[in-house]
Amino acid sequence: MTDFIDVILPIPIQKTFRYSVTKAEADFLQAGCRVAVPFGSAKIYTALVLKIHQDPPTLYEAKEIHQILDDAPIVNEVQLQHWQWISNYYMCPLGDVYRAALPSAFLLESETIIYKNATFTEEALLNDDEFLIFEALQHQSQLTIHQIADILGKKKVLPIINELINKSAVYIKEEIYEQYKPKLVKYVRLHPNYANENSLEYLLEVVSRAKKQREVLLCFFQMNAAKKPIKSKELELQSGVSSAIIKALVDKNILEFYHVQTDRVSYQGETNQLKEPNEFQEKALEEIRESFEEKEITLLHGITSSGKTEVYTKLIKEVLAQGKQALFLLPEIALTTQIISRLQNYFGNFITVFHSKYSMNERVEAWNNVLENKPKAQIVLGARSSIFLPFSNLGLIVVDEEHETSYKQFEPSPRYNARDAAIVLSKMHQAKILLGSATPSLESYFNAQEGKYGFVELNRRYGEVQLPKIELIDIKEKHRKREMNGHFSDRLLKMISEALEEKEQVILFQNRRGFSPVVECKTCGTSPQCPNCDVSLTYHKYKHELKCHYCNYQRAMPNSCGACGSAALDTKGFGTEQIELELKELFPQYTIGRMDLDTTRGKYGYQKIIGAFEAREIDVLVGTQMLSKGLDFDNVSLVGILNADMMLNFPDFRAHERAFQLMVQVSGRAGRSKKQGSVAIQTYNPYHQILQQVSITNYTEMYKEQLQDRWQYHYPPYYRLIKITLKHKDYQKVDAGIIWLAKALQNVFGEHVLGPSSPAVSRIRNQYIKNVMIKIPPKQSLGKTKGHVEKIKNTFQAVSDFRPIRFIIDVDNY
DNA sequence: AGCACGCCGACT
DNA sequence: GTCGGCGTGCTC
Repeated sequence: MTDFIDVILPIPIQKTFRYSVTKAEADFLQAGCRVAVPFGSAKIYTALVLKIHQDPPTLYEAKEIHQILDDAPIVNEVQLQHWQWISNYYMCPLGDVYRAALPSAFLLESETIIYKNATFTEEALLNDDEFLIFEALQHQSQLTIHQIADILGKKKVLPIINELINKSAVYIKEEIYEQYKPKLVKYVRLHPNYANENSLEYLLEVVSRAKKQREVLLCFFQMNAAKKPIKSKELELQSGVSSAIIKALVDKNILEFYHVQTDRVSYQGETNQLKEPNEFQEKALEEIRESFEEKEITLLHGITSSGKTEVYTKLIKEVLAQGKQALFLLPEIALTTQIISRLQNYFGNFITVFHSKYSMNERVEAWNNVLENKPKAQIVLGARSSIFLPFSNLGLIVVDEEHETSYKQFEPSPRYNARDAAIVLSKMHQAKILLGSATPSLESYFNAQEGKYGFVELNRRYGEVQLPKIELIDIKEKHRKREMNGHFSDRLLKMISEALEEKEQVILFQNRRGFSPVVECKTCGTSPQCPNCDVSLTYHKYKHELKCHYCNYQRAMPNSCGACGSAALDTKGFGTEQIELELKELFPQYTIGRMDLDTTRGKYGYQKIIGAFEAREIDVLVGTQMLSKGLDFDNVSLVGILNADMMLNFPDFRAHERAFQLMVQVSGRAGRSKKQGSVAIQTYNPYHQILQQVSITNYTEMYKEQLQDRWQYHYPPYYRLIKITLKHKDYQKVDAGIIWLAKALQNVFGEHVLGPSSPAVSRIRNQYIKNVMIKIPPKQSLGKTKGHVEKIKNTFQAVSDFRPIRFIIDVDNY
């Protein structure tokens, strides 16, 4: 009698698959275990067991599984439920969630390996290509499909391999590799023969003629006195000999090696006492505790520099004391050494860090530590993907910088928002969740106002530092009066000089990288465009290159116009690079640094620049929005925003909210220690509402006004949004598709369909892009709406002309 | 998603 | 003539 299992596969198919297992396998397996299964003609995938049962499939013959990969579940029931929620809510296949959730090392895929058949001799039977492969196999015992394609310089190699198999010249095997390699540390100890302590003299006698070996032994006994395990590396260092000498002693059976599996990441530093909260933090804590009595979700609105981290740490400590786990979510860019080391300082080895710059092996270790509920996994500090870790016993989730858009994943599917998914996760664990921000998102603030979330405010800066003084500078006026020097007004320059003279540091913000976003011919007015995307190329001066910021296309800056040959090329607009250059000319005696995507490449990119700025090796730091995320510099007294208008004129219903958040966050970098800092905002339009609100950091005012707009124009938090994007390399196809789609949607949702529309950049990497948006009124059922959308999608894809169009659904696309 | 199968244009 | 392009259908 055979049993059956239903599994998820890491492929975007909205289906589970059923395989047959033996009775013994069924008894052994549990939901959440991985099994390797054959899929399609040859592939082997890593599937995840959902259910074990006795129902044979009726319409097909279930295949047998290939192999069991785990002897205990690596995914728990709560996670499976949570994945299911993500899949339903964000309208994506469960397989996508599965793929996103597990560290890639857990998702083994098979690779076809070709071997030579040793008994084959009739080489005459082979044609040229076949012989080439056979030849290659004489030198190399095995080949992959890729290698064969390389050898032959062809793309279609499978028919050739099949023919070789037919002629019994080769055979193939599907190999799966365990990708995770535990890190083993080599230790040395005395060989058991000499375990008795008095053997020192005897041993020294044995090696009396080998001077180096003697030294090593002496050193070893010295170290051994401490009764601690001795690392081979350590012994090497202490005795100052090469590893060969130690090896020699091992060969003589005097010492022996042994290995211990260790974690790649562990905290070595000291742990310190928690900073005592001040009275305001204490009060906020008390209010949060009270709020948690009746509400699972609480929003903490704490102005910049009010010491939210201390509040979080205190709460985390309490949860730990109850024997529960805590998850601390941060936006990716805020996960710098600054905050990590601060928390490690408090919690020492109770913290596991998890973010995208971690290697595959480091992630597997983090996963296993959480799965086994190890002491060091009691607190997880991580970016959005850490909501997928196998928590079994969550007591608290903290979402810091709750408003951050980087919590939303846009590409690839699942297009989830980690803040919202965390709220659902906390419910499933019956845990509490604290959302924190100095500039909460409108949705969260709204939920708090409506009483759906608890609400606590912290509006005193730590150590009574005053909020920075914010000054709006009208550059239209300054231009008229000829008081501009490049992109700097005389006022801003004066402020910079003053700060620098006081030996204070300055941050300048310009939300655009490169030198200038447009190069224009003065004669004919054309500007170089990206060949793959619908954007003009950005000029990067330091490399003398034109670059596309969407597809990374780059080419040398031409000397003359490509259209008319005129040599009069002009640059329009400006980015961080240009500001950096202008500054270097204006302030030659100071060091200018730049922080943007171009200067922070690589694993330690940020660290280097932030470190240099902290060490005050850089006087002025120019950067993009990266600067606004959770960085604390105590010597910055001035923050300058070079052009606020760009952010305000963005065509998005959240542009104003975003601009407010960004500017307030950037401003918050100023004056974090004793002295009051200042902020200068250059703009063509100083009377803009948002700028007025920023200038007095009036969140409530901004909130009220924006909420009004949202109500009037039917946007969140009142209405919900689902965005559908179509992509294809043929413009006609996308256009026809989107028109059909918009009609179909209008038939069901009427006026609540927005579009079709083209995005600001309507072609990226040679794919044309079109959008439609569905607005869901407050009382309309989300489930039913999604059902309709799903149905329309299926009908759409049944039209053969539309099938090749990529169909992307983004729920809550903001 | 990957892969086979089948149909079509364009090269040695 | 075959190679490689891509549309179609299917995967337990």
